[in-house]
Amino acid sequence: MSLKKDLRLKKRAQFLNVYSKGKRFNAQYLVIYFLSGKENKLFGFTVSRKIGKAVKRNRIKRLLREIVRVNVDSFPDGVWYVFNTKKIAKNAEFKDFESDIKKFLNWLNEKNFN
RNA sequence: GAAGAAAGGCGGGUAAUCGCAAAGGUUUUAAGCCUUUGAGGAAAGUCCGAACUCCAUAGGGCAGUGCGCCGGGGAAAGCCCGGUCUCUGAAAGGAGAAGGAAAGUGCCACAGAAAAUAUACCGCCCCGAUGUUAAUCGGGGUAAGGGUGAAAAGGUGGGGUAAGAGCCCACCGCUUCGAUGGCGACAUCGGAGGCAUGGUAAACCCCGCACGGAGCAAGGCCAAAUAGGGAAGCGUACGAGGGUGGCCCGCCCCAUGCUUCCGGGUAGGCUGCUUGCGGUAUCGGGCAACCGAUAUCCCAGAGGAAUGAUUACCCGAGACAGAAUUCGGCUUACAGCCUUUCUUCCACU
RNA sequence: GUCCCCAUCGUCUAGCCCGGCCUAGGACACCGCCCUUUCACGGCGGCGACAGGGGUUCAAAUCCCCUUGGGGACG
Repeated sequence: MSLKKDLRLKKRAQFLNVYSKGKRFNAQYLVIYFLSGKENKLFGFTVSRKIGKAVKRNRIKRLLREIVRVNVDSFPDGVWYVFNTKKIAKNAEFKDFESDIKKFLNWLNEKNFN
C-alpha cells in the first residue's frame, strides 16, 4: 500500500456516513465525496466491479493511493474523503487521475478563500 | 529445409529515487531507524475429492445422488499412469460417463405394407376359371428386386428352384465350445451351429461400488451500550412439543420444583492463520504414474484487504491474469520463446 | 470469500419434468391494410426469440458437460 493504514477509512459505516452527510465533487473520471468537521484526516477508495476484473481494480486503487500519498499535505485537515471511480475510468492513466485530483484541490482552495 | 504431432519448461531484465505489509533486531511512550521476506501456472471457475471445525452417537432401513473396460498408483476423487477395445487421421498421433437391451417396462415422430408376437403395397412364380391373345378374377407359394426411412430381421458371391429362401456351399460377421498366450480386459487358432440377438439405459430401470449434514462469514476466546435473565446439578410427569439430516426407527433435550453459581450475548477486538500428505538436490526401484533413502531449506499471511509510481538503458517491446483456512485434481483463459523425441514430404551425400 | 438460483421475440410469458406433432404458441408493443369524416376500439396480415460451444441420440428449446452473462443468501 502506498498510503499508511492510519490514514484510511476502514468501516462500512464510515463510508456510508460520508455518502449520506458529505458533499460531492464531480471530476472527469472520479466522484469525490468529502465530509468535514472530523477530528482527523482519512481517505477511502472504492472501485466498482463494473470497471473490470480484480487486476484492473487493484491497479486503479494503487494509482489513486499513490497520488494521495504524494499530495497528502495539500488536503485540508479534519475531513474524510472517499474516491469513487466512474465507468469511463476503465482506460484512464496515472496522469488522468492526477489532473482530476489537482482540480479538486484547487476547487477546495477557492471555496475556502471565498 | 518445409508441414505436423507429443512431452516438459519460461512467462521481460538491470539500475536509481520515493513508498506499502509482515517478521526479527534496536533506541524505546507513541513512533522512528536497520535487516530480511513479500502473488500464479492458472492465484480464476467453484466442477470433484480430502484435511480441519461444529452439528445429536453419526447406528439400522427406505429414498436420493454419483460413479462404472482391465491392471497399477494414490488419503481420496467426475484423479493420474500403463494396457485392451471402438471411432478417427496418410502417419506420428488424437478422442471415448466403454457394465447389462437373450430381468422387465416405455419410446421409435413423418414416411412406409410392416418399427419388433413380423408383415406383404408395387412385384415375382404356380394352379384353377373366363378369354383368340392381352388381361381379369379366385386360391396358394415367396421375400430376391422396387419404393419408405436414421434403422427393414445376417452380408457378398455361387449353386439350387416354378419363383424364391442358410434350402445348400465358400468367405466375412454372429452365437457357442475348446486350446494357446496374458494377473486381467482381451487376442490368436481350431471345431460346431444355420442365424436366434433392431436401436435407445447422458429413458425408467437391473447389477456392483461409494456417500450423514453443514461449512473458516465453520468454530473458539475476550467483551462496551441496551435489556433483564442465564447456566449447572438433583427429582417428578408427559410423548402433545422441540432438536439445521429428504423420511421412518433409534437417539438427545424438557413443563415445573429444590439447591448452587454468575454468567450469556450485540457492536467491537483477539484467535483459527499458516510446518505441510511441504519444497529443492542426489541416489535407488518401477515402462510410467509413483514410492523409498540421504542431505538441505522455511518459502505471502492481509482484513475497505500489502507488490505501486517516476526515470534511464537493453531486447524479440512483454499474453491471460492478483493469494484470503489449507492441500490433491479437473476445467477454462493465455502474446511470445526455449528444450527433447517422433511422423510425412522434398533436396543433397 | 463460501453456498445457491436463473437465462425463450422489443417486454411479460407457455412449451422443458416425460426428446419428434416446434417451420417454437399467446398477450402487449411495432409495421401495413380494412372499418371511421378523423382518432380510439375492433378485424385481417406481417415482423420478431430457444445465451454461446461441445457431446449422447436417427432426431435436442427439452437429456449431459463446459463457458458466458444476470440475480440472491450469509457481515
